[in-house]
Amino acid sequence: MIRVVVVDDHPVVRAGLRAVLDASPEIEVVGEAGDASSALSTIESIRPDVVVLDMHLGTGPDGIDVLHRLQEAEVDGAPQVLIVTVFDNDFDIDAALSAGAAGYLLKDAPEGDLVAAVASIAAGKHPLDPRVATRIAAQHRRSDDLPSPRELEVLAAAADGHDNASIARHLFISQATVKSHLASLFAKLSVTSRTAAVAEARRRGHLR
Amino acid sequence: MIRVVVVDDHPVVRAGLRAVLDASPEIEVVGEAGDASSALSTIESIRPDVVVLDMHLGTGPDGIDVLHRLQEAEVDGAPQVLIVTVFDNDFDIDAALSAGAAGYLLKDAPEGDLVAAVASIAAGKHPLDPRVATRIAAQHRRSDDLPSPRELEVLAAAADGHDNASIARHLFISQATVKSHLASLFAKLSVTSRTAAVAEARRRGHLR
DNA sequence: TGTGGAATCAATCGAAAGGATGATCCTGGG
DNA sequence: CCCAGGATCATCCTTTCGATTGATTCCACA
Repeated sequence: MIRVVVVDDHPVVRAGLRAVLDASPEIEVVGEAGDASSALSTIESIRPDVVVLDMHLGTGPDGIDVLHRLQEAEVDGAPQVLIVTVFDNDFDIDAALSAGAAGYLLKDAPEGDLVAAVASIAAGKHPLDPRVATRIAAQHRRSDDLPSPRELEVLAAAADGHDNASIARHLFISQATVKSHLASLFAKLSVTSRTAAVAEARRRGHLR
Repeated sequence: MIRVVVVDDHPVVRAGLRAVLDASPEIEVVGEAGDASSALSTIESIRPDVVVLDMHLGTGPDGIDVLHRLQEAEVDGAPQVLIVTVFDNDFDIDAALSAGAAGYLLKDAPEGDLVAAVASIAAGKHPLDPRVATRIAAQHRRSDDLPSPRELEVLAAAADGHDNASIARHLFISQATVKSHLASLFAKLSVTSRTAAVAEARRRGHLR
């Protein structure tokens, strides 16, 4: 019997996850939580085999924070974590996988995929949603065109409406450097303006 | 007994809605659909009292399209529609309510709210999520500051990365008019750049 | 019926952004 | 050990943007 805790801020989604998972004879939902702090305490007291974790938990600490805490605290019998989310952007995928998630599933996946993913995680495997796998493959294929972390910092500030001067102050660099990063970004994204860059980066999943 | 059809593109969310609603003695889920076309055929054949409808149905026609079709076709015994969505922006709320939705609930509402909303719709009332009601009230309170439809067209084009010249061509107006609309927007949104305007409009829910 | 707001356009001017080019420093991988 | 690429900065020049001011038309609402 695979003991599972589900974490999602939407009560209806929790009910759905519970219903789908409990319908499987080998899986038992033994707890649930709607926010980060109660998730951590629930996981600590129940010690499930698998945690089904939503990336976005409304206000406050996010699913990714729960994941980080679990990695820090529980060196011993840490549960495996399956991320289930509606977001398929680079940001969240990278964050989740580098934070040690065992699997990543998109929320519109069929019910069977969810059960299969939980089972295969319990079996020590690392299931990825096909679409996520595709995205990662695509990333590696054309990794030359990927914006650097610093470039994305500049772009994020630009996306918040700051001009070059304030971006420069914010990042403790000169305006010339800001322009340099933006020019590099424009080339990588095949655009000619900051606005288009923001739109394109959002489309490609580089920005939230 | 209130007969309900649930429409959502996420199988897990459908399961959750079904579980929550079926747990209520006065409600019976008699059908479900995962996309617009099957939703319409299901509703037509089953003739439920209430349709619980998600706004975003993945690719293809959206929840709002289903709503429009229902309003057009079924003049006689049209079911009441409760919109259940994660989006609380002006766009979707306005579209849903003006398309004749009987109620609007956000997906992170507690389970009890969902049951109560379905029941009150069946009783002929029009339940609105408190946060939605707040937003509408706020809209009416400071309706002076609301961007005009034309201004939002310009802003949407700007958000897509077009410069003033191409926006002008796109909307068949002069660059002067584009600038005029943008200046008016900046004043209404209390910003000083197009980028900040896009960010702020998105924050306020004027843009998707 | 007139008043205000939306939508349209024009001219001008300073500020910001973007393009081009080149330079330095550092780090990691071949 | 060398070299590519990231991060940093500078200068010069052109284009675009934003602010200002002011005008016209049209429609709705009081």
